Amino acid sequence: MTKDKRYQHITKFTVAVDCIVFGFDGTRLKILLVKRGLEPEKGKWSLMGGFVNDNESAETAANRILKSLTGLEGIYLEQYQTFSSPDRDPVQRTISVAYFALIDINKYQESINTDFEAQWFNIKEFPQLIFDHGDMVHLAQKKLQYKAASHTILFELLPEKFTLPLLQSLFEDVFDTSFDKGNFSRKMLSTKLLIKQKEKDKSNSKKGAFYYKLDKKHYQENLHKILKLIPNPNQLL
Amino acid sequence: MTKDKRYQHITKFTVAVDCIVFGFDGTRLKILLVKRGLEPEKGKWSLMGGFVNDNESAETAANRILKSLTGLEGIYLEQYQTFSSPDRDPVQRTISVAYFALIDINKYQESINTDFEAQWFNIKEFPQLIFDHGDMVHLAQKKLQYKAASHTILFELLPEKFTLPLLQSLFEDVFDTSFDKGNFSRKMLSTKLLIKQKEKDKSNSKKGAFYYKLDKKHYQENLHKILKLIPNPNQLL
DNA sequence: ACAAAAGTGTTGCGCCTACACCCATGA
DNA sequence: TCATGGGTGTAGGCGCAACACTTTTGT
Repeated sequence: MTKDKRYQHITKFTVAVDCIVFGFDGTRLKILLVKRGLEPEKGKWSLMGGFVNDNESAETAANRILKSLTGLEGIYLEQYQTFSSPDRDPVQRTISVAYFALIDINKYQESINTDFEAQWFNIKEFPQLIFDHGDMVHLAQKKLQYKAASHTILFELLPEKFTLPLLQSLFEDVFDTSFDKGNFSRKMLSTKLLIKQKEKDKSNSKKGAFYYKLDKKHYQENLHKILKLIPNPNQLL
Repeated sequence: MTKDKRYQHITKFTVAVDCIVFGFDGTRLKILLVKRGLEPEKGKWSLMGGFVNDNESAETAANRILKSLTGLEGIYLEQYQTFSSPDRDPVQRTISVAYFALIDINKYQESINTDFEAQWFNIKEFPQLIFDHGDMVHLAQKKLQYKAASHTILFELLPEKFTLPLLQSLFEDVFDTSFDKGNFSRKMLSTKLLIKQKEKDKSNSKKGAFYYKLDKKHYQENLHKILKLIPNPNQLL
């Protein structure tokens, strides 16, 4: 029963990649869904996905697929689970490697590919999806919370310049809670990851809130570190 | 470029499952490796693995494979990454879904299947492995640390009755550090997960250390919760 | 009696939360 | 000048790490 004996008569499977693309519109955490163009399940919403080609890894396939949809390269991408239930795709047995992606929704707007009839949905109110894509989204949301509770990945969702109140509203929506603004501000600034800009955003208040940029260098160096960004990370996962 | 158009001419792949089986012998964290019986790479060490069959999920396959090796069912199993580099298996393009498993090394001793020439190795000193199995082990170790820093999964490695000093030495080996025994004891007991037994283990000291059992009910209820078990979880992952 | 490991007590520091307060500015 | 959101200051408490101390018992 070692591998070699069985190389001859083993089943082969089609292998797909599905991407949960997260974005943030300034108020709500969103996911990007596409409309299926063909049967079966024509007209229904699904995740952006595709098949893994002959000479590429799942990671490469995911990047290729995301580029074809958004025009963007170098997107933050994290493999989080492989779905392999025998009956998950009724047309053909398919194994799917699921990724979640974090993109700046504004960059996406510029380079959108209209072929896919893509649309943003609030993570809390997305429509019914084909196959097991609904499960994939729910798990992706949990994994995002889990990782973001201790790593600084949520910056990937923000534009180059952003204010602390905007950052806070992002965290509040991702974790479905609210934070004390003073404590939130101090905690974020203590990471030394933010560089204060001269300009303010006055669209939300008379006083205006300072813009910040990410300290890219410091950010890259600290990606692997774990910070206590969330007060009570219990009950995540 | 939607899925359906391409259902016809997509490549299929063999899909494997590979298991990193962790055990704890009372002193060191170990992994279980098997000796390859056939070419290529005959005689080299590898992870326990096998192919996913027609009508089973990767999870089912992993459980089946682990049972064939250890005789055990209901083993703690966690999918942590899928490896899909095109050239990872030189014989045939194969995608592998990797799992790590946690077992009580004593239970294993009772029911070992000798067909596989399996052997335990210290996690820090395992031999060269075939394909990308070395990478798989390193990543599994990181994921184990990451998860165990906040979840109570390491109990899966212990026998039914265990002492606090034994538990501590397990944590110390997993995280490659040392803990203050007083603080460690308090932290563990504060979880309310341990039930003190009447007997002591006197093999390591004159005074003897009390045995504890897991409060299974409380344990199951709290599996999803996150505790701060490790003082400085920085630099994990 | 003493050595050696198990287990308990205690203290002080640091962080974090809660909440009060000040600031800037458009209307 | 007042309303509104941005931002700062601070006090209390809790948790945790460090380390001293007590307990137990085989030799």
